[in-house]
Amino acid sequence: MGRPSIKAERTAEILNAYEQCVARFGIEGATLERVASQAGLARALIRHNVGNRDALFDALVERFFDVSEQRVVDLIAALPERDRAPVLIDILFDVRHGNDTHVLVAEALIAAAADRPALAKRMKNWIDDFVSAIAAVLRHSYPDAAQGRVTAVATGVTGIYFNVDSLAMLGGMTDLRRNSKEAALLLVCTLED
Amino acid sequence: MGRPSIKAERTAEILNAYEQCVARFGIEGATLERVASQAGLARALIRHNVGNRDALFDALVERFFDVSEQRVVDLIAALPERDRAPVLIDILFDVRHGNDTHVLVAEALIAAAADRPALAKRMKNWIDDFVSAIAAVLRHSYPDAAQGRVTAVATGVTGIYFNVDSLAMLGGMTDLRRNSKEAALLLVCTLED
DNA sequence: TCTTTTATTATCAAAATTGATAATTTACAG
DNA sequence: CTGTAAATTATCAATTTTGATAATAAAAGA
Repeated sequence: MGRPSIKAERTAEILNAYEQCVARFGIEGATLERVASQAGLARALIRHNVGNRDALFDALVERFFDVSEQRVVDLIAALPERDRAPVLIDILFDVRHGNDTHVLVAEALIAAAADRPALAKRMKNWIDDFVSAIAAVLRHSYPDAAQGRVTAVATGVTGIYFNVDSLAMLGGMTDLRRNSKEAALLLVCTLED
Repeated sequence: MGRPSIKAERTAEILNAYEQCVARFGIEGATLERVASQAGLARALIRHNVGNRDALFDALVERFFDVSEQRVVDLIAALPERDRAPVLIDILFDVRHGNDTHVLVAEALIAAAADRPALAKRMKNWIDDFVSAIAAVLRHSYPDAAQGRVTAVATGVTGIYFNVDSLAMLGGMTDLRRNSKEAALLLVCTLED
């Protein structure tokens, strides 16, 4: 009985708006006013649905890791049985990821980790896990390649990918994206020898 | 006559502190209070030496481009006559650049460029110029390589380098730095064919 | 010492941000 | 229609941040 709750949807909307603000203004610059404005909601609704500033931050962090884990799972699942490496690069440097704030949020969290040791450890693991996932895909395509080289290539591909997403906010970065993708492919091809 | 002015030194100190805060908190999160605290000066001295918030931002932007240009000049000047490419990678991924905030400031400026079209254009040019400088070095070492491939490799090296500096704030990223450097070298070696 | 110029400090008001609570409206069940 | 639980709105005080000006202290030269 009573009015149906929409807390789940509202929370998602608020966290989406918060992510946009974090990507644009950073953690400390993402004020509740800006988040409310971005979400098109009254500021009091942020408190009603999520809580205060710290609660909002904590919710963002938890959702970030959940979403990140799911994205990696989906990414791997989208790969074919054969020729996984080039398809991986296709997906990573697809223009559809153009407006994606995930990497920007990650960088904001890394900055905020400066005085949050526990978060710093989680972000380090997050990077390691991502590189490891890329490395696993590469190992599948190049089972004879040396481990050290696979790790290096996976790190390089990850770096190029993160960088593209970092700079994507500028807009009109099609050349950079194309050249980055070509570089990633060249790097992967060094595992063929 | 009169008390000697130290505005130049104070301005440099303030901009240094501002850069640290921008790298950690972003443009909007770098409050005058934080900058003053970081600089160990009274907030009023920021106003006295540089001006208000907008003036501080403008001063940072101008110094950023000046320093950036000089750094590229110094980087090129530090290269030997032969084997420039590997030395370039050595310098780019040297651990001494560990506490360098230059790339972090660049990313903060890119974020702030979202509602500053003129700055967005300058940042795009900044990226292009950096990639072009790397490409020029690579062309010197590999004069027979195809232009498109040189551009791609230069873009990739730049991306890997930017990424390392982005994540360096986490600390203890020696593995990432080493693997990134190895990846950059592998990528450069694809120009040998 | 006196004057001049600048650095530094001391305050103040305005604006922005946050945390919190009360009042009101809305949607559904019975 | 009525009760109820939740959404939404309306306010308020406390804190932070900013912009600005006045007052004071310090360092040089004459």
